[in-house]
Amino acid sequence: MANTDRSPHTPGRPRGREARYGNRPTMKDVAARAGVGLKTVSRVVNSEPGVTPDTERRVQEAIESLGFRRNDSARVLRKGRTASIGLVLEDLADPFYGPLSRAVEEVARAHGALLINGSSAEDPDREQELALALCARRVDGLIVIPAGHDHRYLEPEIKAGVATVFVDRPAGRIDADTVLSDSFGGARAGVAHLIAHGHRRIGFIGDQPRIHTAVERLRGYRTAMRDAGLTVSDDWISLGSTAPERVRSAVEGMLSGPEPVTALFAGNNRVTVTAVRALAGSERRTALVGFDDIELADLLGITVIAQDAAALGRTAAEQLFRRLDGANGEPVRVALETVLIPRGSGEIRPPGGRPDPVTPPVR
Amino acid sequence: MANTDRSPHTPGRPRGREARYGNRPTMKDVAARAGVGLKTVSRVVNSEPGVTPDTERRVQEAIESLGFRRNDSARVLRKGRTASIGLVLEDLADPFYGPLSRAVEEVARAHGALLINGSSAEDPDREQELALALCARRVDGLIVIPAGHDHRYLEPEIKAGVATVFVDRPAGRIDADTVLSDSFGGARAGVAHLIAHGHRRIGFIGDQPRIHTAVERLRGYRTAMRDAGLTVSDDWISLGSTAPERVRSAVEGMLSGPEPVTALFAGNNRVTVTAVRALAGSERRTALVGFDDIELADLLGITVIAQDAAALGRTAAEQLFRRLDGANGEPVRVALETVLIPRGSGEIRPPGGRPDPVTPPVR
DNA sequence: TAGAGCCTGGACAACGTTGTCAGGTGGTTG
DNA sequence: CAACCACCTGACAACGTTGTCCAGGCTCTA
Repeated sequence: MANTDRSPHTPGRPRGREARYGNRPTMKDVAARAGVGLKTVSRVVNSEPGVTPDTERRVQEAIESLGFRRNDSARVLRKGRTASIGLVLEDLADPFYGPLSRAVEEVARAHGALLINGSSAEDPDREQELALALCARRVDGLIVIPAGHDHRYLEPEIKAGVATVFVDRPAGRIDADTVLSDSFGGARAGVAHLIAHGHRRIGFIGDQPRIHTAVERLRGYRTAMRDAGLTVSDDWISLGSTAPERVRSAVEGMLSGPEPVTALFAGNNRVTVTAVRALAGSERRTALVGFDDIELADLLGITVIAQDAAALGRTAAEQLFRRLDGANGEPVRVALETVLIPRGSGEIRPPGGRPDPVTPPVR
Repeated sequence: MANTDRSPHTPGRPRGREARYGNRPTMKDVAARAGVGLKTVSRVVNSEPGVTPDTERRVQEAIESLGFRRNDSARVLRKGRTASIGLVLEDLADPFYGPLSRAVEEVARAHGALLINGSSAEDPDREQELALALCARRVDGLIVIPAGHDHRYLEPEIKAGVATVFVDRPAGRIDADTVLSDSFGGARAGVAHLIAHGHRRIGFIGDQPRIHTAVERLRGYRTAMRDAGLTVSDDWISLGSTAPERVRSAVEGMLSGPEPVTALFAGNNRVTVTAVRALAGSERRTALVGFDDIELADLLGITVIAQDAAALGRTAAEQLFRRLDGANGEPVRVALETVLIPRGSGEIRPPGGRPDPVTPPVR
């Protein structure tokens, strides 16, 4: 009868090794096999000094024959850093976010960190759920493309040391590092470009008004129109979902009616694509400038306001790691320039319009 | 003189709380604050039964006032499952992989798991480094789009219980679940389509020959040509990098020379894009069919062999979770159908070619 | 040859959580 | 009134790793 003097609260029989990680060897197993102490294995695995070449060889052999791989979960628990960062974006399938995510990944890789992405699908609840799940995993930092407008839920996390950077849209109700494109300036320049080519009735089709960039771009549109002394009709403005049906009917609405527009400004890449399709079916040649560059837009001759998605991601990630490396100061706000790329569609003149005397301003 | 009876190996003074996770409260802190035991907090956090409403309320209050969030690293260590899966792909910025990744994410989400992606940049070493890093994080499963041809390095991991599925390209030297598109069949159908429209001299421009899909598509091309009784000249085939310069010069080479091709088959989306650009500058109308659909290809009238990237990702992820749910049996191999979408560029007839008597086969 | 110093290796606790078991309380039943 | 039961709560160990400290063997010097 062994084990008479068990401690008062003996746990049940320990679960067999087979229940965990499908029976993975641990450092203890490696140590036993190599005939050394546990800590020596740890030293070898982490390339720490103080191990004789001979011992190291024995340990390496044991590692290989057992197929050991360090359990980073345990390591994280002990060290307090996970070497991973989280990225919450809208939709990884959107060609705008792919390059952004990739740029973040490259910076993370340079800092030895892995990237966990999640798509919010433009749903604030899902954004919060994702961001908090990443915090529970103890990511070292968080890059968020906001879907919602209230990020106070992140305050405890930030206070607890999770570096946080917002990209593409500003944070709501908290003060934090932010990297944006100049939506306002870009849209203003694009609309001014159309005006310079003789257009007076210009339509604006944008994303939902709860999205910051949509509002900013609309503001750019209004400013350009006002600067040119043009009055804007409500019929020329349409904000809402970027679903193809919605955009298509908006385009058709603006082109019919008593006072049809002669040019369109598309608020983002989704809108541009659908607008181009809608216009392709029309016999009238309508001018178009779109926000965001699109692949093959060069061949289709679509004039765009290009923003650099990769630069957004890279800049945000660099700021994040600056914080992780100890930079603490006031929140930083960066706005990246946009570039107008004339390719033809934005240089179409209105019906009956005469050639313009001045060269259009191209930024 | 306190602490006379310290244990023999007294560790140094414990690091202050501030050094870890930036001073985060733990369940112990919550328990102290709520005046309950540690385990009771755990029960509340995990919604386990057996807690009085009153106790639960006290604990909840303590959680909120402290801003507590469960440390999933510790949880993982204890439970042995991370509820996360890894995806190793080539380049998240490629419009083919964005939707694939997103589809995987959606399936993971439905199973309560997070997704960690990494880009291999088509480098076998980097693929291995990434995959093993993910294994060290103890992801429950791994989806790999192989860059290399030898995946024996994953054997210990798979044996240890990491469910693994290969997508888009088969695994090398190991037997594992695989989800592919029918590259061979798709390419054969595309080339047959060109032949049916009267072409006899057809060029093939593909990716590097070490990539499985590139080879399969070339095989499809050769088979279609042979089936039609056509001899293929070496000058009509070009495999290599998808860098624009390389592809452009391949196109130019095939169109000049004594025996210029009258049609091109482009081996993937990157090649198609560059080929379209190159052909746009030529006055000759050259027929083109591309593998992979591209955004706006409809407007440009590009005939393609479309594969469904999202379906690839979804199918692979579903198979992965089937394994994680206990399915064990022989490795499964799935090949997804491709679809030929005629849009004009593939229906251009060769110079001097007469209308074809038979309807072209469209799959 | 003895003493000092260096190098290597190992024992132990701790990271924050969860599974197991035992103790306590209050109510019901025989 | 005693015995029992159901329910709630908490003590403890364990998950696999790393940081700290000590022990022992070795080399080098005086």
